[in-house]
Amino acid sequence: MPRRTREEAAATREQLLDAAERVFRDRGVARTSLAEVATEAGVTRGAVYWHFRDKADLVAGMCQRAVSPMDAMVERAHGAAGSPLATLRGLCVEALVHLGRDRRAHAVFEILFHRSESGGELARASERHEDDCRHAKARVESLIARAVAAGELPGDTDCTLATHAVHAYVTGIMHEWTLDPSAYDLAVRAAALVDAFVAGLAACPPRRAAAVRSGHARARA
Amino acid sequence: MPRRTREEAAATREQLLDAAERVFRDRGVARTSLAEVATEAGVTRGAVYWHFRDKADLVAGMCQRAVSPMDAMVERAHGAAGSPLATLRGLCVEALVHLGRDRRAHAVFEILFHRSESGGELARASERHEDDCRHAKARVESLIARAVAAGELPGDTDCTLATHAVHAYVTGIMHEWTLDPSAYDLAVRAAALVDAFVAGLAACPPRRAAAVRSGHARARA
DNA sequence: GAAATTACATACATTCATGGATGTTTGCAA
DNA sequence: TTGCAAACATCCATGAATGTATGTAATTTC
Repeated sequence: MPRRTREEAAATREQLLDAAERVFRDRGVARTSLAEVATEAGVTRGAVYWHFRDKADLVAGMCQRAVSPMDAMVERAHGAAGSPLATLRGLCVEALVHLGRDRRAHAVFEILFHRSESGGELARASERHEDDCRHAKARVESLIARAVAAGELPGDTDCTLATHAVHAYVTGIMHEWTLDPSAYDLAVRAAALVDAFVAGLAACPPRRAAAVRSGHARARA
Repeated sequence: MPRRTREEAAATREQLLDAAERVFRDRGVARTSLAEVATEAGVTRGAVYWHFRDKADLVAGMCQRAVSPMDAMVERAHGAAGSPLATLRGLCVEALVHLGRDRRAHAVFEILFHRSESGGELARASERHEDDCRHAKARVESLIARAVAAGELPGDTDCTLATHAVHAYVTGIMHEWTLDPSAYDLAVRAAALVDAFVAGLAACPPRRAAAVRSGHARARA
């Protein structure tokens, strides 16, 4: 079948991304050839190499299509007014609920966490993903700083480390839940999971190292 | 060089595992051939195939050598007397400190998280690893249940979900820290990170699904 | 309505990892 | 001392994946 119309070409591109999600999730990125992706999509390798430069480009396209909704969440949270801590809580819950409900997000995050390796040929895709993560973390740190300024968190909260903690927790939940989605219903339990952590943040957050003007005894042994 | 003595053979086995750690971390598991591992270790592929059945067996050996100290921590914590919650806290901190200090643990966890994909040829290794994880989670759930029994956590705490939360948090910290170890000193900050979460667990843990009719008042401890 | 280009399919050359077979010393036991 | 097997090294055949080059029909564009 040579030369379809523009819309048909866009459709085959989507089919290729859909096929990539299925095959990569089932067999892993490195272990599956582009020929398998093509046959799964009902086309030949020619179509793959027409739409994507190589496997890394295909993976990048797959990621972008799945991650963009989450990026939008982060941006909305960053622009939101009201309690920063409540906004942060809502953002975390929203992201986890989305992962628990959206089939595409589920597949792609499973691939990113468990069925692919960064570096090597996927360097471009993984670096782009890490850039997105850094951007999201900067937004989260801004939220936490605003929470400190609003008195929702202690004044000597270490905002950077708290950001790492939040990100690690949400990422860890995604990482582990995609490993066994049958363990619990993520969309239902997301709020409870996030609330436990936010309560801990508010009650006992990591503090900035007060090494400067402390007359206190050092915590060393 | 044929036929070394027993101890020399054991030494080359260790050299192979060391080389695997370096090469897999630098280039990823799937993208590196066993020939690269061999030359990195100063031997040929013959030695690799003598000591290990295939790449999956090599990875499994590498994992076992690095994970066994953490397994020992879990077992010690499981057998410990005293406050269950304090024991859990100590276990999490100890594991993170170990990751932050031990070079081998650092390399292998970086490989497991970011430089390998489960399934496929590494099915045996990854299944074994997941078995270990399940075992560790069972130990943690036992600790949390004891904390509930001791009154350190609310009576209607959902122990299973709390276990998932603890595991997700610790795993998430490992996952993210290995991505950028220069972000902070894990061994120094581990206690603060864990304390924030344990405080949240104690203050606002996930509760067992109250399975009540809607419109009813919230349950409490 | 021709020309130019798109959207693929097909064929091909090259590279490269794998695993098994085989060779070759040497440590160790009888 | 012989004999066997351990501990590798070397060689080879196979297959598979990649990227490119080319073919081709339909579709825009002018």
